Amino acid sequence: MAKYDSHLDQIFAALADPTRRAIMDRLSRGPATTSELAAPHDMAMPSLLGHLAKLEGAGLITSTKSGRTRTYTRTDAAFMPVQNWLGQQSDLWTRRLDQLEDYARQLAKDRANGT
Amino acid sequence: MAKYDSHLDQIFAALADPTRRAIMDRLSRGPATTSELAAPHDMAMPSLLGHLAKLEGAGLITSTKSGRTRTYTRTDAAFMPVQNWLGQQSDLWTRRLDQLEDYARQLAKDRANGT
DNA sequence: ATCATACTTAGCCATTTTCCTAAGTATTCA
DNA sequence: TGAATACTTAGGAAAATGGCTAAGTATGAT
Repeated sequence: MAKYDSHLDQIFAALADPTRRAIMDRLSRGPATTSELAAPHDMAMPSLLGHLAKLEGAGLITSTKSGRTRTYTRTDAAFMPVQNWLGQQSDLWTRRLDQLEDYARQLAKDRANGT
Repeated sequence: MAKYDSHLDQIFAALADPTRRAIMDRLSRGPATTSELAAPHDMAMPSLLGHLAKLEGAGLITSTKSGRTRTYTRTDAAFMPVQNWLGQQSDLWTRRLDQLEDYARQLAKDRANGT
């Protein structure tokens, strides 16, 4: 039933799990091996491997094997499809910029008032 | 086995389905009744209702019933949790601004060189 | 050559998801 | 009142998901 944007399906599904978000979290601070990624999670290796496979399938991470260890890296611009969808949805970028602008304006006003 | 059901889990899971994203799409252009939302989808009513329930459960939409029709509306700032998570993940905003800056710098350089 | 390490593969099981049909409730219309 | 409309509820089948154990493969260390 994946009508046409199955890539978005995969990305959102991949991110819908706390273990997998924790892995993305870890990888956003640099590459790591399978064991390093597994360590914080009280989970059998094959289970964790399944999560890694899902993230890789969604294009959020990539891996290369060197010797007997496999190293995972966050894909560049991994979340762009999500950002784009969110942008189309609600013009969130604009909205957020507007909010920043409002906030800056308020700060300026406060400073002028010496508050 | 959802360890602890976070709001983000629900939101991402809700968005991992094309039918539900299409519904969000429709609602981003204004409120609609159950039937109006169902119309474009070749799907039995109970199935579509399930999707709506999931979106509502994730806090992305709300509904009110008047007479025998129920009207759905997009929640304000529905995607903020997602946007926040993405921001923490990779400082995407910063990164995107940096890219823009790099691009602008390159343009300026090219212009200086008359290329 | 042997053994430990670091994954991998295979297969099973419980739960959740996503769809369905059939039947029920509440409003509105004639 | 009776019929049509607009959901709702109940329940069930097929497939996907997320976990496990057990056993296998490739590489590095001794």
